[in-house]
Amino acid sequence: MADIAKLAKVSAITVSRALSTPDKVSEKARQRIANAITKTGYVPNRVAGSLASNRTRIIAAVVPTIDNSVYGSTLQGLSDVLRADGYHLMVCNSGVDPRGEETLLFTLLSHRPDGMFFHNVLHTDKTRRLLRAAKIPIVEAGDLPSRPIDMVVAYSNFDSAKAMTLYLGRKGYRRIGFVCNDIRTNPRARERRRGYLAALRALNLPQDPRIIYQTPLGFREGAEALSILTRNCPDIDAIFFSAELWAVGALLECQRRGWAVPGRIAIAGYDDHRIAPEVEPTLTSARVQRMKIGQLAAEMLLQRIRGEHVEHSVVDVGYEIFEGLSA
Amino acid sequence: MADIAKLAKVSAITVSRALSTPDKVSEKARQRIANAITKTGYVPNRVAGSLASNRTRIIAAVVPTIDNSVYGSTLQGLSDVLRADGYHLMVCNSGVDPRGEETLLFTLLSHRPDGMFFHNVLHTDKTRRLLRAAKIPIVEAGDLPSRPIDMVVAYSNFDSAKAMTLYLGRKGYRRIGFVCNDIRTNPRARERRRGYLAALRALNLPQDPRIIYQTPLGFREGAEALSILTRNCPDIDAIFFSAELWAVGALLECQRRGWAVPGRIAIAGYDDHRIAPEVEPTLTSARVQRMKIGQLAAEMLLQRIRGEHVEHSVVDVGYEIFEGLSA
DNA sequence: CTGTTAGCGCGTTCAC
DNA sequence: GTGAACGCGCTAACAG
Repeated sequence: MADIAKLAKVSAITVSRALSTPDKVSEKARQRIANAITKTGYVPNRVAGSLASNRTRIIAAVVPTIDNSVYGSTLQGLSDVLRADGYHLMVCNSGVDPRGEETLLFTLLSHRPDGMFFHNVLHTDKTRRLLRAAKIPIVEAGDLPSRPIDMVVAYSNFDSAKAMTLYLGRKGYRRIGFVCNDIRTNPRARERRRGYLAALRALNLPQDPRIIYQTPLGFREGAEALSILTRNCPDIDAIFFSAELWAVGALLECQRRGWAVPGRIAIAGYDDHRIAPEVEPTLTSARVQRMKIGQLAAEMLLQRIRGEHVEHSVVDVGYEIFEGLSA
Repeated sequence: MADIAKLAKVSAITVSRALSTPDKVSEKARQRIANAITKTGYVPNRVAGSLASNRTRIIAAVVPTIDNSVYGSTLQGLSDVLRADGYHLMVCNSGVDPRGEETLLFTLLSHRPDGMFFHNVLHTDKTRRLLRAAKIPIVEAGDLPSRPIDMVVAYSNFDSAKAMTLYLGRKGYRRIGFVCNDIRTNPRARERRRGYLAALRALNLPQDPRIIYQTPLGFREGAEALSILTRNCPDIDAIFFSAELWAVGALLECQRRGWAVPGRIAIAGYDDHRIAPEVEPTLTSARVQRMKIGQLAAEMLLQRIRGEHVEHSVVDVGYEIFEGLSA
């Protein structure tokens, strides 16, 4: 930078200003500086800048896995909005080990991000303490946490699952099955199951363990769940699959069996990002706008970084019950 | 850090060593330092460390889009290997605008990453100059570039597409259609199309523009392509979709129509990450190990950062023709 | 609009 | 095994 300053016959600070706040530098100086920069191929050193200004222009994001289009959409939303403001995304997956999360967070914070995003309802107490001490804006997503650390952009897994189940009840289905992830390890599955059960109570329907099923994510698993639930309880008339893949897998299985959907059995899903819109019949499902979660989170982080007041620090992006033809 | 030093009754430099090279510090000092750190909740400042040591422990990765499970897998592979060595990933999508890439690169380099990964065959001359001047290890992926900047971990889009087409020819198909991305903006699509055409020549089959089709990625687009190609040329007996989504979309469309696959028409794909394994019939496709690309790239970057010699700086991870039941 | 001064919090280098 | 001095490249704060 000293070189640039010398070449442009100004001081270092003027070069600095020309780069970050160009309108505070005279036209001519800016011109000479720009020339010097292109001539020398100078690339500013943001590490030094960050140390001096105490701002890195980095946002750290922690998602369960990077390799999953649901989180991919959210990351894309984050990245798009952040980049427009000159911020970049440092991405990590949390994995399953909760001890790992603390070490991870420690090294992440050592990079002094200006803000953080978590697609997790966290967190050990130590994690919470670290985050509080960091004094940076934080957005949690994934569910509406009971005890938010800071800001939240989420949707209610409970409400959406309850609404989907109520919808099935209103449509006249009386034996409604439910499929979700392992509730011991997946808090979102837990919430969706709670929503399902609450709806059953509201509908005055009995809760039947033979048609409540936990299984890993996958098409095949959806087809299997369909087999098992219909065998366990032959008069089952609807199944709410709390993820897109299962629902589509089950639909395909129905096609193979020649079962009419919803004639023989009604099928409802959760999320319909990529595959659901393409199947026949169109999937009735609880939709969540994943990319919007990322965009909103980024906007809120940027507002807080700029020192602006954030009107609503807990945002519910909600859900939509898409009324397809499958239920 | 000064606080820690005072608390542990050592100098700052000893604290620094205890953190980065613990074996160069006496057991007792290390113990006192560790205590002081947990007591105060100190988190080291890697920004300052980076400025002093000229190493950030950041790797920057540029992929076409984050929101795509294919690149997601590669990013996951990168992230996994890097994190084991204390490195983190800064992720960007390049978008379509080539001018945008230069600005992006400029700001990325200003963060002084210790290495870079591109899932692109790049690059304007200015881009190449910037990268060369940065003097950091670089891995390109996505295709085997004719003029590598530095290291490469890739697969040949040409070879794999040619092999897939030849496989279809060997299976007896004679009117083989082809679907790819816009060849003006997507170099990988260009290469795959070249491979397809080369195979047709080798098979002595005519090249028929009515059954070569470009379309954006998506299930629906795959179904549409199936409609269009079969309408354009009713005796078409196979289609090679050069991406998973199209192939699966077309399979689903065949199911809707009650067409036997491969009885009425054979279908082949490219990649089969998430969806293809679940469809019926199993998808014949050209498989590329996306996660491995990320892992290898990370290992090569780390080796070079450590100053080690990298045996093979251009690695071809190859492809596999998976012989499913759809063709 | 521009410049001067004084750090930011570490790691390198060299000495002990 | 430990420490002192110095500087990494930039920007905040203040002055002009």
